[in-house]
Amino acid sequence: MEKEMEVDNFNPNPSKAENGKVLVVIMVGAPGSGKSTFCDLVMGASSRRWARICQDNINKGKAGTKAQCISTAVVALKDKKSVFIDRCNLDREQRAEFVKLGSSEVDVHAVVLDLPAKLCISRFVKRTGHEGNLQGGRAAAVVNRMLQKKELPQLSEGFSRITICHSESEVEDTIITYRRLSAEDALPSGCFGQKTPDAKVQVGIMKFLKKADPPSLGSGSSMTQSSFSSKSVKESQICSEGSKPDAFEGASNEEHKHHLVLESVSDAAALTNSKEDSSSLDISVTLAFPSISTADFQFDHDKASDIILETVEEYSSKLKNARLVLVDLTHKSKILSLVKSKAVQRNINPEKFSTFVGDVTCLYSKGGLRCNVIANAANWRLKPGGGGVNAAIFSAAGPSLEVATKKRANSLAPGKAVVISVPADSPLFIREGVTHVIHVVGPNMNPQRPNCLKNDYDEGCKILREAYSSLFEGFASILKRSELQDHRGQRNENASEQRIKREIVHDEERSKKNKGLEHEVGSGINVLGKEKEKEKQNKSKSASKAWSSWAQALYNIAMNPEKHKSTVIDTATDVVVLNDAYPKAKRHILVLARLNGLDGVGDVCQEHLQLLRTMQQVGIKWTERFLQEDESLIFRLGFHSVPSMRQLHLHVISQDFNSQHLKNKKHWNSFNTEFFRDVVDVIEDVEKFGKPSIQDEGLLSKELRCHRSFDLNGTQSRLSLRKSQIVPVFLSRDEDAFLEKKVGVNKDVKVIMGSFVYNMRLSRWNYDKGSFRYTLSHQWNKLRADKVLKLGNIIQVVLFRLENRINFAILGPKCTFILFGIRVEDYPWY
DNA sequence: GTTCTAGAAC
DNA sequence: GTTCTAGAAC
Repeated sequence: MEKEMEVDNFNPNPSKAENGKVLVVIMVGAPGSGKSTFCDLVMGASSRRWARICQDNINKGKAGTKAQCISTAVVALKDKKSVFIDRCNLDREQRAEFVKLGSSEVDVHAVVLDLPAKLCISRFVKRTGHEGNLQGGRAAAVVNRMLQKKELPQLSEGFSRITICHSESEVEDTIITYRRLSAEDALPSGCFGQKTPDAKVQVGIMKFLKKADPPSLGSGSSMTQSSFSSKSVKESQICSEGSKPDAFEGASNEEHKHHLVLESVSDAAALTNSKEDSSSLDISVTLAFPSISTADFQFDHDKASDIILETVEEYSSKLKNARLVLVDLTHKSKILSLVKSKAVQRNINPEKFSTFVGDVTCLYSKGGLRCNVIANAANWRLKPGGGGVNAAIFSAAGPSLEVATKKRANSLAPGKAVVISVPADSPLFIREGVTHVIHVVGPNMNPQRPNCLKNDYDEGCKILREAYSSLFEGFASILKRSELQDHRGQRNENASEQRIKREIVHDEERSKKNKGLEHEVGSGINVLGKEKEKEKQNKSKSASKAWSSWAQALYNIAMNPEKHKSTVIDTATDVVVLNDAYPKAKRHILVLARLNGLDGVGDVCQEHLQLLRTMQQVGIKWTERFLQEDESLIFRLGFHSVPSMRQLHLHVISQDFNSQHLKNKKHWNSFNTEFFRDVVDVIEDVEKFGKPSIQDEGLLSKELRCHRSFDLNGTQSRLSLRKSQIVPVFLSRDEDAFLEKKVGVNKDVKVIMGSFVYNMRLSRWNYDKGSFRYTLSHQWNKLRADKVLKLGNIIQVVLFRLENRINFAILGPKCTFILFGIRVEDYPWY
């Protein structure tokens, strides 16, 4: 169907083309962004002679090389044809050789299809007959991975014109632009990429962004028409600047990503504001916030709207380069219209404050509004769920926000706010460009919810005012620290974690359960300070022997093994071995260090290296013994980051986790998150850095996650599958009901993992506190998944959610396939 | 009503 | 470390 090179000769008089310049149009976009469609649509109605050069099929219909693309392009250009370079071209290096095709007769353009990743993924997956033939999860992985490499083209690379499309309507506009380009026409040079005014962009926000000419659009239906008129094309494309500053040249991908985020805001400011802003920082930052307390907490709207405007007025003078946007979901929003009309009455500067209708979790991807910071109407526990904005934000942000939040605070009182740096892996950051979430808790007037003020509006108004003040103070603190610039260089996980720790907390409330380890309040405690404090605390803990009596049991055994002959199974000079009193798996023993004063892995340093190696060797010796009895077992050897019991002890535990003593989330997570530090890693850390890295207890309350699942990249977790391996799977009640009904227990199923199918037996063997654990015992034969899928016996595909992962169950007359392990946020249709 | 979590006691 | 319980969340 697709030819090596597609040429359309719509122009009956090709000689005309020789008068104008030919073009090399380099398409830039992820798989599924619509590059080929773009080319087809332009070529299908253009009077110019075009060639589409597509690496996917350049080699006699098969994927070819970059060199083949270039030589084909050279031939086409000699023939005075303009060419589309239809490949991803996401980074500068990929584009460089095609840019070189430019000359005095050949202009080089870039067309960037910068559409939401979700859209690309879903198109990519739905595309039939694509060479890669990728499964959903793999497609998501591929697209996401490629997008991470994205570097926006710059004029300095050698382009005479760059057009960036952020939405489908912008793509349509650009198609029209290129369609209308006859052989003798030329398009203006420059970088074009400001948001197109389409129906999704509201008039209010266009004014807010100081866009001179807000489109007079009706409801959605008129959008297509207006955006298809050539007039709107020209008007909508606003040249941002002739050339980009070179500050980002050679910068990392992360920097580029961030550059993108900032760009549109500063461009928007530059549009009409250049005089005022030229002297100040040209970074404008936007905070989007929902109305606090007026939804579920039933706070009076009239009173709330006054408070919003009062605090906005108060802070807008303090927030120099920043904008505030009140967001609500619908045009019908009472609070939004109240605030809107009162803002006009109060003559509030619309450049500083505006209202916006949209979902606060996808302001950029769906509403075209770039917001660096969003506020969350949180609950006092700072937990996901509960519905409304809170549920939406946590869900959109993915689990990492919850972890990051947990690290900062366990609870928040009404009227207070806490600033959280959005982790770099969160879709909120990647997709929406949101760098911070500020949780804020407002007063509650709803008797169905905790801390109800029972209509006490004196107190209520006070707290609501305080809540907005805390929110704006938090926002101000972000601005003050130039945090946004910080992000450019530091967007890796460690840095973001460190930043989280550095950030200001506004009267954050710490739970007391942290054993006094983390009682710092207020702001400005840096990482070092905190670590030192922690160290000190740990030391004082050991020095003052602050361990409870029950926590001393292992210490007592280590000091006097001869007194505990019934429990000790092995003794050496440096170590003692015993069965764990509450084994969490078929085999679970402890290798105890006998050295006095070495309480936990946090106390380990270089001088203990030999001891660690001894502990490891003894552990391995025991696993070998266990394996002789049961070769299906798999072991991990490691330490709990924060042990409950005194005296360094190495867990040697089989990975079946088949035990009546494994009863709760903490148990599971203590062995199946980073909280569990493998002894090999601990030794390596000590060798390299002098001490091991320790993880936070916050990991223990993370959601349950199957330790056998595959990660996004399709790579298997660290342990390989072995014969008859047991795979625990955690299911909610609904999912359990689903499996019970659709599959049944003690049934043989085929489970797809990565690209392989495993025959497994599904059996339910334990239940506790809402979690059902199934085992999938692996039967040691695997088939290529694509082959099995071609058998044609699939009659139904069911999606179900398992913890934070999306799973397929493909139900056929003779078999059931279950594919698990696609992260919710990466799954385009869920 | 059921489920989940934090906190206290041991 | 475990067990128990109250109270909040759902």
